[in-house]
Amino acid sequence: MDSKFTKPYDPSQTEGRIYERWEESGYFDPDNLPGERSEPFTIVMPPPNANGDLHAGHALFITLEDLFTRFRRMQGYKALWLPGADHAGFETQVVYEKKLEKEGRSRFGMDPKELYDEILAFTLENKKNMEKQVRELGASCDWSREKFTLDPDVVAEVQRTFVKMHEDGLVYRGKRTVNWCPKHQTSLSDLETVNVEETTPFYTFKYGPFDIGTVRPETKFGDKYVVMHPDDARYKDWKHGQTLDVEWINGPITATVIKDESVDPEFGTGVMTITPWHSQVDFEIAKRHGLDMTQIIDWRGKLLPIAQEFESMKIAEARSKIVEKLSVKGLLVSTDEKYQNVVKRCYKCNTMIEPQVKDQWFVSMKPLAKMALDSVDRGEIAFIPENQGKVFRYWMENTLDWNISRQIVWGIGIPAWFRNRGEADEQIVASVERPGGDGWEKDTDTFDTWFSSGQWPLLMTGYPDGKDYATYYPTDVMETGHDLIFIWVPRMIIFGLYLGKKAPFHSVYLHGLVNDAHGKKMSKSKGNVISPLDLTGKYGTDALRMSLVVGNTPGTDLALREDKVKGYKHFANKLWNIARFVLENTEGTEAVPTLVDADAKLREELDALVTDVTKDMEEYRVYLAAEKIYHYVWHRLADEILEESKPVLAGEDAVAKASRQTLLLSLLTDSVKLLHPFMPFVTEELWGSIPGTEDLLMVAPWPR
RNA sequence: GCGCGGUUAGCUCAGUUGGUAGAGCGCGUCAUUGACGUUGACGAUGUCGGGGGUUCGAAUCCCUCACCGCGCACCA
Repeated sequence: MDSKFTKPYDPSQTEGRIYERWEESGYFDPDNLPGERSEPFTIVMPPPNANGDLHAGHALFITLEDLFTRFRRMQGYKALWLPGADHAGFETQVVYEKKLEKEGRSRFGMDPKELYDEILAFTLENKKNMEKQVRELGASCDWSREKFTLDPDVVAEVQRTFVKMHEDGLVYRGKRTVNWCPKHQTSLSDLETVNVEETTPFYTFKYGPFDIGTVRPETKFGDKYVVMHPDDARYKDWKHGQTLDVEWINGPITATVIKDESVDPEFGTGVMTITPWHSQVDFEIAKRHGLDMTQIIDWRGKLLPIAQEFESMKIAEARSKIVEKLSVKGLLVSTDEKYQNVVKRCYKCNTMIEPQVKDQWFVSMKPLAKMALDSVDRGEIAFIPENQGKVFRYWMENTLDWNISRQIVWGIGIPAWFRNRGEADEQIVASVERPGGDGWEKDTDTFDTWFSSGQWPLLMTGYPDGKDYATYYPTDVMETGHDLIFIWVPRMIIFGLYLGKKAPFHSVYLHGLVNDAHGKKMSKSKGNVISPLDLTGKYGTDALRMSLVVGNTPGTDLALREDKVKGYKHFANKLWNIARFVLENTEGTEAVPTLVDADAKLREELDALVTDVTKDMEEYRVYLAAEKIYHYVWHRLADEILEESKPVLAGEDAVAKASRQTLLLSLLTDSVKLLHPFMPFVTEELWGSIPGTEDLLMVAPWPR
């Protein structure tokens, strides 16, 4: 009998040691796994951002992916879980800018190379921290195949993809409205902005014979087009293209009448003026009619010289002054103070987004989205839960072209070159190498981080000619948060189909958010953030893992309660004591070849559970599988079978006793196996004490 | 505005193809020096959000309403 059983189970004395044994065994690498294995099982880890500590959401995905992997490894697959780390472009740059701010520094004015190197050092330091924490959670991923999104081979491949897409006409340079964050000095995708409903005064001004409404008087300096619906009877006497002189903010101007169907006659007076440079809708109208576009607000959010006396003023300051001036001129008709308006803000700093027209690189999404939809229609990708497929579909059917340029240094450089930039004879070349001839200037923009992470399943498996690519691509399951269903998942599918000619995974498992004990979203400002590492320190990693899995259906948010974690710590100890009892009572005994009838029945009962649970695992109902095993072990094996075994073990009937001893040892062995994917540490520790076991539990065959 | 969820025991949630309602925690009573007090046994609490329909039978399928949550959105 092992002396370790004298104390309650102590995770802190076990986990580090066990993880080292796993790592030293080499079994995280499928090439080293024992036995004949032909069928691969592959998961690509969503690369955590290398810019801070792991949070509860990371703990959830690591638990799920680890248990999928461990299950398949025990089933005899060439199980491979590929870890990575994401430089997380804008996200990390924002984190780093905050750090600079605290030190009284700013990225503006810094040498780009110097800034890049500083962020790189910061990220690499965090990457080490992140990897350590992933290990602490028991992740059986193959560290020898780890990749970072800024590894040279990754960067090179991502850049090649851009050039290829440009050659195929799927990437274009376009002058378009972008979401500009005046604080961060970069454009953002729609997904990097938040729409906030606000109460903003709605002004109605006299514009010649018309009344026009606006919430943004500060953009109105350049408005020289007045637009109405072509069928609006009230304005039928005004002809498209007709001009008129109107008195405006800084004096008289000549306005032109434009008829456009996008104007809603029901809204306000049915007439509006447009500011194409600072509004997406207005831009579209201007483009349709070939109208002039003038920039009114600069990149810092201040008014340009066109505003005359208001030049250099910040928007917030200028707005009321402009209204005042128009009011004095008798041009203010009315003010609705209670107007509900949706305002776009930067998702990181909450600064009001200023639409600006800018030359950027765009991906043509229509043909790519169609490819993705067709693949899903052919049944090549299953969504778990199924309803997430609807969300995916909605998104793919309504996708807009994707702006992939970011004006930040922290990222993969866009391989494009300009000659005579900004001139009439501007030349642009997409190429990794500098084009021949003089005067080429490199694009200083970097890719949106999703441009590289979208290619992650390909890059991780060594696309296009790495040694693993043929074996491990396409992968089996992509497990990630349901909040990424339209941010990341579609991009991986698109790149997978476009470059790899196959959908990058067969299934998408989408977990919900991990919320606090009352189901409220965790946030630093609310102070309800639960750190997974605090919990594992207190109750053990196995306990945290169980509490994240049991009853946690995919797609549904989870309330993480400390008492639940505590409950599974008790369970780990229960298992510990079950093992202790069984091992004490079977020490030195030989297994008998046949069980007495009563024992055979108990053995069959567990066999039935194995069948049931295996099916659940294969169909990703791990939340049910975990609960069933838990129930069996505690309330059937311990409460009933062990209790009724006591008289048998103490009794005179040697045949019954030997049969029961054989039974108990086999029930324990299989219970420990079944629990291993969920509670890898305590089960591996027990495995070493069960007689007749060889090698590590992590490679023991799954019971049948 | 559009979309997606949810509504089941005091709390947090399961309930896979329709077959007499479940778990954990909490609560109550009792037991136990036991493999384990990080224990065990027993127990109480539910018109499964409202209404309608399909069915021999509905928490489960269909329709509808209400409320809560989340996401998306270029109405000036």
